[in-house]
Amino acid sequence: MSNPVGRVPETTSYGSRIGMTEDSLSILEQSRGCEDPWEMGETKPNVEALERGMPGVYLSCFDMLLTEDATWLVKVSEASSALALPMNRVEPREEPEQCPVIDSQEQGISPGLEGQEEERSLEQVQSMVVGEVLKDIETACKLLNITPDPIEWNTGNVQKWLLWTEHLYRLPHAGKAFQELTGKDLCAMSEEEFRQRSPQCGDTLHAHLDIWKSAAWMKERFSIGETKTTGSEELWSEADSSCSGQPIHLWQFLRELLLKPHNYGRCIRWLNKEKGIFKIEDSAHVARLWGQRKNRPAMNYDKLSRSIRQYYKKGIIRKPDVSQRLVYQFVHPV
DNA sequence: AACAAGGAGTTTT
DNA sequence: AAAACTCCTTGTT
Repeated sequence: MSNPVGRVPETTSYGSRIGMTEDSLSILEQSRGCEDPWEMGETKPNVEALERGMPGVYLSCFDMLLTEDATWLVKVSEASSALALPMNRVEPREEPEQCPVIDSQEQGISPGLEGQEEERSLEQVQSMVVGEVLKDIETACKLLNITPDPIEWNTGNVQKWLLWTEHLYRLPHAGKAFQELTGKDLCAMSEEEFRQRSPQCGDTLHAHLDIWKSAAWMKERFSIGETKTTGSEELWSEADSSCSGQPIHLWQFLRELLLKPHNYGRCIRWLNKEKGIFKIEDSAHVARLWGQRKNRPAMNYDKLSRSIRQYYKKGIIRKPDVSQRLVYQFVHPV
């Protein structure tokens, strides 16, 4: 009944959207319904567990981090649970929260709101896991002198990556089976094709390539999406209304969510950021978040949307020219 | 059933 | 007093 994540959208509409490959679409069906094994009491991810390759842990979490399209990972979670894969080998871990993405609404926590707390620690876990993965990839790229995006690899890069991955996870050598393949070729290959070339570890390699692919995808999406020239710091400070004394307004809150697609991309996202058009993907979830923020347990989308409608005549939010369900538009986009 | 648009009274800050 | 909250009616997708 009670699921630890607090939100497992049953919607099947994910995926028929933006840049999904056919492959990832085909995997989509299996993507939902993986349990979330984190214990929410903890604020830190259990790195040891990750390193020992606790089945399913790492990737089902990773899956939640991605906004919508990157469903390759789910497939991966099966593959990787089969053979315990260690993560984070590359360097000692001593960095608790360097990730700017984490969360910024720590100001107005009224005690007694476990749900809120829960939601936040989940975000932190998510952000940290993603941060770790991205960092590991970055490190590997530096060492190997290759780009993070597999699609750009030439045959030499592919061989380097193979060697690296084999070494990292103590796999038998399979480089030969993948000779003369470019990164592009590699990315186009199914898990089955991987297995054909390397029966022993094709699935593992395919799984790891998927991680790289999703990392590259996220990187690209988040960097063009919101970081124009800014690094990433004042992005939050400006957008974060938790530090500005007065009670937060609904439109501000919505903006906050929209600025953190890695945390909330599943329940609210931009359709057109320039025009300020956004879509609420999971109305119940957004309403719950709003209720938590305002300490209104009885909040629902019916009431939330009524408040949004009050913005119509105030000229803060309106319906877009072509009215669509659950789609609104900021009158003054930033 | 879920969303949309508003009216109208109440509550919170 | 402003801004939401709440409840409700009517109409649409």
